[in-house]
Amino acid sequence: MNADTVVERSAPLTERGRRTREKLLAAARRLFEDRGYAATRMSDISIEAQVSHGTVYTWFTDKEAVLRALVDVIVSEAYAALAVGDEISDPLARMAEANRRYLQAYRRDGRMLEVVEEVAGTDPRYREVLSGIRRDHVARVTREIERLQRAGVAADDVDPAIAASAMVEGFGRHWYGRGEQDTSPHDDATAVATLSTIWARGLGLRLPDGPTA
Amino acid sequence: MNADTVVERSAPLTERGRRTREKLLAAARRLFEDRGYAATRMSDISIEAQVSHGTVYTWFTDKEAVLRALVDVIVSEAYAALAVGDEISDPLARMAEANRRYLQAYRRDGRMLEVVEEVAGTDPRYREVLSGIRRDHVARVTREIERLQRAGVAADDVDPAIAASAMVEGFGRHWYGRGEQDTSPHDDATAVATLSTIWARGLGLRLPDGPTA
Amino acid sequence: MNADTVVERSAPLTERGRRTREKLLAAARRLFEDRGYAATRMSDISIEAQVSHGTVYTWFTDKEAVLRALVDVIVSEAYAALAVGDEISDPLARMAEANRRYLQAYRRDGRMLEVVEEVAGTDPRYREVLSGIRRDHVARVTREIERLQRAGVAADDVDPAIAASAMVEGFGRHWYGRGEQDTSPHDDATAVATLSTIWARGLGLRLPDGPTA
Amino acid sequence: MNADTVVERSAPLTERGRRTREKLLAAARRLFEDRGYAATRMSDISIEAQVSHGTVYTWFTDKEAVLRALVDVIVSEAYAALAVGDEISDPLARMAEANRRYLQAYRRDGRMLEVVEEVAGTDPRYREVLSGIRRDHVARVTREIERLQRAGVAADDVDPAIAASAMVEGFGRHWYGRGEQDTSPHDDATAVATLSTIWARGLGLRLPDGPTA
DNA sequence: TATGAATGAGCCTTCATTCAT
DNA sequence: GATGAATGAAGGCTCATTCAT
Repeated sequence: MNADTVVERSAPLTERGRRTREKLLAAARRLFEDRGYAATRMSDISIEAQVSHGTVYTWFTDKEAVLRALVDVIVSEAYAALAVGDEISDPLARMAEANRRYLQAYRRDGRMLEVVEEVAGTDPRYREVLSGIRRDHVARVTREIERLQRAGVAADDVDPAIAASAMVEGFGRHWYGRGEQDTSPHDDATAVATLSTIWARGLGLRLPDGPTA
Repeated sequence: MNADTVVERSAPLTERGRRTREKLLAAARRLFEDRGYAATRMSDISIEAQVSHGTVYTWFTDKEAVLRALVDVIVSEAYAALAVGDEISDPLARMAEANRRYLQAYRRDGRMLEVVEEVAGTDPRYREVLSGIRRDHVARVTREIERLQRAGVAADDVDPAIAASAMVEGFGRHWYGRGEQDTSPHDDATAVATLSTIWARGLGLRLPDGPTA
Repeated sequence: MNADTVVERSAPLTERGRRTREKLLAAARRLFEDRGYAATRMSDISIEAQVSHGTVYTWFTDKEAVLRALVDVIVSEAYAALAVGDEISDPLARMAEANRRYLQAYRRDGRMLEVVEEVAGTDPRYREVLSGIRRDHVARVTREIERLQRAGVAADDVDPAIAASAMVEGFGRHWYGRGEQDTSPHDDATAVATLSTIWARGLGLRLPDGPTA
Repeated sequence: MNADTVVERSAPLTERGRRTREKLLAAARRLFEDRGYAATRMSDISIEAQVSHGTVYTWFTDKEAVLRALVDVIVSEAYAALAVGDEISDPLARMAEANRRYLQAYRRDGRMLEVVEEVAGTDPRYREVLSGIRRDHVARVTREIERLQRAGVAADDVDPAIAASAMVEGFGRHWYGRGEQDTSPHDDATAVATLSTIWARGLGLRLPDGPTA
């Protein structure tokens, strides 16, 4: 979200300015989360932050710049939060930790991500933000699965990328989401088979020739 | 989406009227899917349908009525499509069939569901539409899992509701989505544990003392 | 002023629409001439034309489009009006005719040209409009002078381009400019006669019974 | 421009204050000339002068006061510069000198005069400023012509006022107007000579070796 | 004096909806 | 039924001016 062409207002030079900017961001986030982006008026933000109408424009060039500032924070938080370090080595523990963080991130930023999705419907730049987060996370999980397979711990009849995709966010959503279609490397049949296997196993089904038999 | 208080325009009386209404719906769906709800103007719809601006209002009371008509179709389709009949008895086959239908439904209506989500950001009625679809589907999957457990086919250390939730749509998304929080019947720790178990098994991890050993 | 990139509203399809558009243009011209471009609000135009606020935007994309439409008319009128045909052959008569037309054009469009100049201060496209008109007219006068010189009628120690430049402007501008009219002590005929005499002599025309004979 | 009712900020009391005020005036002139009055923001002026936004108001009550200060300088300069003293007695030489000064004044202040014209479109007080300069200059030229006629040097069938009017404007305006400079194919001396010749002849001066001799 | 921030009136523009034909 | 035009509430943004430090 830091296109070079975007001109931002300069940063506050005084403590008072910094506080006002923060108040505005907090107010905007509250309102965006509550009513969504489009339904939030600039004047709502100024009222919620208890400043005058024009003051919003002292710190942000336009409405979108407010969102951009919020998204920048969320994105960098997300990237930081989702990386599981090497201090945990046990595979199951790593997975548990990843799950824990994922839920945590969702609790904190889930609503804002929905807001981003709202805007992404119109603005491809935000589509890219979401794709980026997801792509990054899927790649991370994919690598993790591959590692497990190489170590002989995980069954190797599972496609790492599909499994990762399914785990990250329900698969279907992005598999057929706008703009992802073309880059999806797998056909439906493979997807269905892979998902079915994962879920069957996940439920601990005692299948005749399953790897857990 | 059929609140009794909503007054709809009368159904088309002539063949010509029916065709116009269909053209408008098709045009609206195309545009909603392409640009989202808010970004689609009533005049865009009329242009896309090659009728005059005023004609949209001959068939729909307002913009939301256009969406409502589209959503009604999608919802009933979804409910119909996702119910797996009794003709398939093998558990794995049933699951594969359910997955197949789920992906199929997403392919057909995924973009429109995103549009509904966009509107749901402002209008609780559409929030309810989405919750309804999801709730219905999760309930179905939950019942299925419970049945497997009762039959001794599925491991019974898995919470059917959480598992179903995880399977339906990536879990995190709706677990912490707006308005769902209060009704979530489980705490985080349980959720993390359940998900971790499912996924570990799903990948076929050979755990020393796992429940499938 | 017809940059290809500029998207105009489509032309009115009904008589009523045509009339409204005309009313708006007339109202806008009156106001622009009276208060200038910047000082005229879009709402002023709608009020002056006795239509609602939004109706201005039914016929013009934005405020500048209103000006553009007016300027287009003026420019084409100017180009048409200033060309003296071949039906007049006597040099002095031609010059008198050119002066007459020039003054006439100024009386009709002088105030609007000042408005264009106001906008030209900010927008180079209008700078170009003015330069274009002037350049065209100077070129025409220059050619006329050169013809006279070649015919041995005009003194050839006069630079045709400079002379033309000096002759084109001057006079008309303030003669019919805003607020000067009332204090102008002379009628048109006198003005034309005087200018013609001055310029004829300035070019060194050897007139049969001129005061210098 | 020195209406007694206008309350101006007090004159700078310190050397530092004087310098700030000068910097602001210089900056304002640069910007006005470059973009015009309306398009120049008070904040632009402060930035160009490298002071804080509020400082402009330390020295000028409002935006118009900045323009007024600049105009006052230009006007007094103009009145001073255009008066040809008695030290030149030869008619042609006087006229050449007047032309020279006129062009010179235009080179220095032409752009600012255009800016004044921009404002004059809205504010009659500036209309009066321009009229004043012009009226004064025309009166001067008129007197000069009348003197020549009384002396029997100039033809007396020329209306002095009209002739003066025609002579004052014209040329200079575009010769040194924005953006024309580079394309002007002639140097000042040639321009002056040509104009002088034209006008001398136009007045019917009986020059020793003129074409009318 | 100078500074950086805050203020708010004012204006342009959009677009769902209504209307006359 | 369909059409093209008219309506007007609503909201984003600008910028001259004021204020507290």
